Amino acid sequence: MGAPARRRRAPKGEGDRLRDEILAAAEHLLIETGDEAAVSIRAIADAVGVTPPSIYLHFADKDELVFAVCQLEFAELGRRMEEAGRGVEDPVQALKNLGRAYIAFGTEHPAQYRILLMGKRELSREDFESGTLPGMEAFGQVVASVQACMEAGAFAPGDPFLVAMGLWAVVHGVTSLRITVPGFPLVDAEVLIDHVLEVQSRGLTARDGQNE
Amino acid sequence: MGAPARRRRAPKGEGDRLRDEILAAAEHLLIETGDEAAVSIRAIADAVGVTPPSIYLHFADKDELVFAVCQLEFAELGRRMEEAGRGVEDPVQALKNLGRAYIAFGTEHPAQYRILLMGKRELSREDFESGTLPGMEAFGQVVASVQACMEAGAFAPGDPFLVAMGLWAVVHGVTSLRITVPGFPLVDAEVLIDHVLEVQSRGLTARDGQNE
DNA sequence: TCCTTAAGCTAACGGCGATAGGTTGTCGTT
DNA sequence: AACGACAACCTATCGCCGTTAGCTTAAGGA
Repeated sequence: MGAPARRRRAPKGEGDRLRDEILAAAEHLLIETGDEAAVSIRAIADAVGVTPPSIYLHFADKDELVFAVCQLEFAELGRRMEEAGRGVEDPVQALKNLGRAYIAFGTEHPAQYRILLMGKRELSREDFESGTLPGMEAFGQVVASVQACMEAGAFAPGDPFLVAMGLWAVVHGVTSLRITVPGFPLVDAEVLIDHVLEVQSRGLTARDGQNE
Repeated sequence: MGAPARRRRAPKGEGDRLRDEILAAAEHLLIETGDEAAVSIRAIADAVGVTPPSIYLHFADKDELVFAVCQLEFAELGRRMEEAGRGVEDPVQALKNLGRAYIAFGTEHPAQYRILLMGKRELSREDFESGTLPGMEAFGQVVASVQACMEAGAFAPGDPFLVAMGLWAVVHGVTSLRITVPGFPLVDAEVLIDHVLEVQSRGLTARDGQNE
């Protein structure tokens, strides 16, 4: 692998073509190696067949590039969750399916999950609220699903937003521990996931009090 | 700040004295800046008044150093949790207190929590089981506390280890989201924590079935 | 006094993200 | 067909990083 494989310069109006090639190369590198550290500006440039400074024609810095890559992949999270909940008539079961889909997706994309949801990138409050984070579109699904559970009388009445936030924390906890701690959990993952979701649904079930 | 402030060479038998100074300097840097990236070998060496290679007389590499720093601080987690649960006669309340203490500690030491529990450092399964991780001593407390809840009839019978694992995921989820997402949760943190712990305890309460 | 050896240093390597400023190919204009 | 402008990309370099090989110096016993 000595040949530099120089890339042909893009025609005049289509400088942005390089942008897509960069994103593709970075994504490939990230998935291949599973390590953000291996995705260096130099390695990306090399893969594309271009010199490092050219990257900066399209991205302000490395963080922006990596973030863009993860955003692209995370667009699928919303779809996966939507699919998981669609057509399930029992609202509680539908909600559980959302959680299962979330955990599965995160586990299947550990490097990206790490960068987006466990990284140093300071997620601004705006990102969080305005749905710049693709994951936050999915959060809306959870809120709606919780509300459906409450309206069906399956869950005790309460603030769906608060409940959804709690659920997010739970599935994120499972996902992120699975990513960080090898061999977590020491029991079968599916068993833990079933258990956790079951505890959540029992804890939220309409009974005596309400979910304040 | 021009003076290099050279450190005096340690007497013959006490070369390990430098080790402690390095750990102290690294800890100070980490807390001061809150950023692992700012804790460079060079910065540490500079703070101690020594040259970078001297660090390697006491630590194999940077990871080992940083890990050692975090371990030192995390030794307190066990104490804090122990203290939080001690003398509380209601076992469920005691368990909740453990969770609260965990979240509080993690939130107060974000940089360290990030490195130990959200970092790339591949926690070996041995670390996890043998309690090399100081946090795992704390995990034992949780298992015992869960068992107490079951024996008191407050929780449905089941596998305390599984239940404790689920609880860990929950408190870790809250902690790590608080660290990663600024302004999380969009509701008051205490409200969310109360909610989450309440849902857990309700979901685990002895009622019809058991916690399989 | 001298000699061993622990304790720490100097110099350097390769890799990183990023920037300043030059080159070259493409395209509309004449 | 020749030209000039500008987009697209490159060369050279800076300052940082972790890490290593090999040298120096001071401490302490003989």
